[in-house]
Amino acid sequence: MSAVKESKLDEQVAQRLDQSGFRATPQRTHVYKTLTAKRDHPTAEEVFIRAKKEMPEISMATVYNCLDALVQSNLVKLVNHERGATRYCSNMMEHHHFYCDECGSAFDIDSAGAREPLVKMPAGFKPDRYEIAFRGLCPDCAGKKRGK
Amino acid sequence: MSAVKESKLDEQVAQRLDQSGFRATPQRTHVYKTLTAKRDHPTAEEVFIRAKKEMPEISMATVYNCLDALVQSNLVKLVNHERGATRYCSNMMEHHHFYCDECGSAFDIDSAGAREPLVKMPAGFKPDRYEIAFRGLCPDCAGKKRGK
DNA sequence: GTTGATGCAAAGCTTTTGCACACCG
DNA sequence: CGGTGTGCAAAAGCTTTGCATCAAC
Repeated sequence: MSAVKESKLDEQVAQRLDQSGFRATPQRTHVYKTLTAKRDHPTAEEVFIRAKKEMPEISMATVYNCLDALVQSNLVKLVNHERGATRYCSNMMEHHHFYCDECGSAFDIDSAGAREPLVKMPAGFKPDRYEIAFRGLCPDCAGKKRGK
Repeated sequence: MSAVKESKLDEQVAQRLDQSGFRATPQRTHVYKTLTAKRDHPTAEEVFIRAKKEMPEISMATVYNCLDALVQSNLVKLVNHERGATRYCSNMMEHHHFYCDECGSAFDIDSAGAREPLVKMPAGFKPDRYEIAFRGLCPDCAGKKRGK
């Protein structure tokens, strides 16, 4: 990763935050980077732990504040699919999620080339985006079940 | 329960619970009925409050236990879309959800006659169901925004 | 200076757990 | 009996809030 690319990313994040009425603080961009560094779906606490490695003075309250700001700026999505702490996802590319019934893991499913879902919307609703949650067995668990 | 004739619904619920290895207790069927009585997406606490009206001795822990059993028996779905308490939905007919960005309400969107979503699943995943979450403005909020 | 953000600690809300008792098989 | 479920209370987990301080506009 080059310094040039990084600053470009920073700029974009800053711009998005600004557009939504938030200041682009070091904490906010750092939380965003923490989230993008790994393609998983961490809880606020996991983000906090990771973020602290590079920014030891950051607090939990700030992580929540940052995540809120990032979600409202459409830089990060909530991905709750079961009880327990809210999870966050920084992959804003068009994609969906697959939740394994067996192990509970969440996977990103690319939606490139997918057809728009055809669902009749009742009058008056103005949808501007959608996300599909698939459920079933992930490759690992499907293998284990078959193996038995 | 008693030997008195149970309703057809009760029987079906009992059967589903049994199939999943749960006993069909009065609390479980009552929580299920409480949930089906109104077509909304209450939190566990809201379910508790409603359930207590007819069954004053029921406890919060039991409501959680019942909801768990119902979810595992596929009689009830979790519908989390924002931070805060988990919400539950007993409408298991094929349908999707619409979440309003403005007021945060969740609406059921009928999916009758909808086309299967066409998304390329990576090798090995065995999906058996899916749900689409739409986001945007509900009729009320869309109206107010236009009005301004 | 005014407003917004941070860090800390405390409070608040949501969910789970341990335990004694009751019930079903 | 043995195991499951319930109700209660306490604990644990997750998130928000109040406040003093600091930084940005």
